[in-house]
Amino acid sequence: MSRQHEPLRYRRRHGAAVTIHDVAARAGVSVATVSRVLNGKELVREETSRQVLEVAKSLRYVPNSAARTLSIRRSQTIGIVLPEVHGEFFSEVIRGIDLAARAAGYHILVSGSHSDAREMIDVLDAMRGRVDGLVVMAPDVALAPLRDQLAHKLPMVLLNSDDERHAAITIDNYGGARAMMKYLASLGHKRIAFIKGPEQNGDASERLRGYRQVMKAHGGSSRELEFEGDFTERAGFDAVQAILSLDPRPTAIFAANDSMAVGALSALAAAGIDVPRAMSLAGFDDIPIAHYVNPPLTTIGVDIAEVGRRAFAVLADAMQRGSNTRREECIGTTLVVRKSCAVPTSRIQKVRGRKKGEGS
Amino acid sequence: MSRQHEPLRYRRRHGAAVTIHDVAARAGVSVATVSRVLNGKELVREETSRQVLEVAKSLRYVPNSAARTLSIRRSQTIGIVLPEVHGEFFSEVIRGIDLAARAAGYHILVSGSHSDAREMIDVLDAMRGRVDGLVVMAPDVALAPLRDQLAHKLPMVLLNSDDERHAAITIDNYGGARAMMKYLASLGHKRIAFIKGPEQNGDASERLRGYRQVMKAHGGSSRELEFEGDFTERAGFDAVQAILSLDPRPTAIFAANDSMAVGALSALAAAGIDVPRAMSLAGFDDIPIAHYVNPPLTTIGVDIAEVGRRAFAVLADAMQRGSNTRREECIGTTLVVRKSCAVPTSRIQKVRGRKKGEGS
DNA sequence: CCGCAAAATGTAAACGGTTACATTCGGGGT
DNA sequence: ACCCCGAATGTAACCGTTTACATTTTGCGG
Repeated sequence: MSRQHEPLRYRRRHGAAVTIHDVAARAGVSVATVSRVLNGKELVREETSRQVLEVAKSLRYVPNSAARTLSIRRSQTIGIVLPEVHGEFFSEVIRGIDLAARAAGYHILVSGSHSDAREMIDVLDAMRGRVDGLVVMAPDVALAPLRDQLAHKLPMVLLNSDDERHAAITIDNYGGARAMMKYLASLGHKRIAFIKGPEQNGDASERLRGYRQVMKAHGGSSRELEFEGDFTERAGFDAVQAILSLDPRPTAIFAANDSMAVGALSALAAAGIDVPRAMSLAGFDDIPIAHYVNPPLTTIGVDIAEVGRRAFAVLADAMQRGSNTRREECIGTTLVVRKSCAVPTSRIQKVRGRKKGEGS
Repeated sequence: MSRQHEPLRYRRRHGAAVTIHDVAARAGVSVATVSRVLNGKELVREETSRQVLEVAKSLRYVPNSAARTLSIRRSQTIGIVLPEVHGEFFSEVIRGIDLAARAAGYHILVSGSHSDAREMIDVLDAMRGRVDGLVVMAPDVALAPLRDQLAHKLPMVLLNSDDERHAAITIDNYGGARAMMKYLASLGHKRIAFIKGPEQNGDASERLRGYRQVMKAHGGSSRELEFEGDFTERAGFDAVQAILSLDPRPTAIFAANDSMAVGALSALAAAGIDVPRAMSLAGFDDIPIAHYVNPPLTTIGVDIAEVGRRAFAVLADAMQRGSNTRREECIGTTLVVRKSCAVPTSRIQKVRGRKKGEGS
């Protein structure tokens, strides 16, 4: 038996942090009382409470959260897992969640840069016991393996992915794309080229769907106006080359995201084509740069911080109920009109002509 | 005595996660052995080890990190505290730290948006017991109270702030500013206006120091070329109004950061002044937008992710030694030449004149 | 002054790991 | 057969809280 080493309990080692026992001893009460005072829920005599609080403050006592977590099986922390932690989008999402989470007394444990599913699962597992819930944004390919491998049944909300078993927050890509298309149509555009996003990307396919829906509604549903793209500037640049060689040249280009629109803009400038006079151009996302390019880009804005906020709200609800229910929330978009779209030239002439005729 | 409620130990409640005890029981060994196998440091018979591993895997056992943290008094997590989690800069820093941290098996606990010192201290306290070390970027005003209030002696590294008691990672603002000034001087500029940053901001004052140093070296050290600013676009815009009213008009403007340079650019464009022909313009930071404005901005680039990486490296060292020593690391900068600076017109004439003279 | 319920406080068993020390096991050496 | 030794494994204390239940105090009616 190991009874020969003297009990270390209550003996403060040098440099060690002050514990609830220290406070209890100094205040002349039991640890239970201290705990009760600090958590404030139970009945404690006014005077005892005051005294304990005083001692705690003078000792600069801060409860050890690992112990607390272990004991109550709640960490007051949520995990955020993203494929990347890079760029405006993710930073905004994190900010949105952070704000909401801190207001509710939660901390956030962030992990980014996960290329494959395996890595992602490792991170998720490593979060076990550290977090009470998860906000996950999985690259689409990683989602399927995730479902099965997940060891824990933690409350979880998905961003921009869909799933039958969890809550999801998505962006209204379809509605946004339609809104932009309707705007372009209202200006008088009929031949509108579309630069697509990556094949398997969910956002991309919804935006494409919106484009097609409006094109079809206006009678011009051919696929020859759709061009490949992968959300990079380069892709936008390249797509323009192909678009310009079309014979009845389109009067407008709608890129599935702003980065490609920016790339397209350079290509257009290089080809000496005036935007918006000779060609209208639209993007999607309203990244900060959209504001600065010349001309400023007309695009679809998404309140990204709101995505984060809502994600937390839904997660908070799931954590409270301790269950994961399928549920989808869709964040709306706004049409941001700047200077890159105008009435097509052919139309201007027509309109002028008619007016002249009417006037004379 | 509370001996009448039957011992719950080892009884699995529905839905509860599998613990080390479950693994031990199933593998027919003690918890100590399981722990040894999993942590791999001590001697365990090959066969026992294999068997434990097998059971652990089949049970999908994942150790509870709160328990582990409590026991070994290390969380394998570092805290990151920033004044904001907004924008390219912070997201890059986080990314840099995250990458380095994960490679070393650490998690990151992030907290942003702390306007005042009080709030910051609360967060820092709340991290007690959750993290093994801290990377802190404090708004300058908050730094002093921080020093005294800090209850814990956690290893900590400061970003862009200085302190006698902790390690700090700073950006070579002075060197960067000098490099830009020398570049402008080499183009032939003598009257160079400077748009300053916020008074108490450390980065800002170092940049100003670099500006002054070069101005003095070239003989023109008057303060009439320095203008107030606060790092916002608005400030850059406003400063230009004042600059343009100067009588011998400056031939170049050096803004203490890119945002102000961008603001200045709009003002210049509005005033019909051609950049760079009639006025050269330079910034500092190389934010992504710098690349997109027209003309693209010549600026000083900072490898921000590197700041994060180095911060982690220094912190890792401090955590290993368990001590906080003053130590400063400076991250270098690069001159990024784009299109917003050119030889001043007066000089072009002179040069042409001389060349003509020589030629004839 | 007693008895008793309610209120306040104390005791110690969890929470799920790690690890110092104890114990057992399995050969060699004599 | 016995002793000794190192390797492998087991036992239980400990990390710092929370909290069920036990115990003590308090206030009050009789």
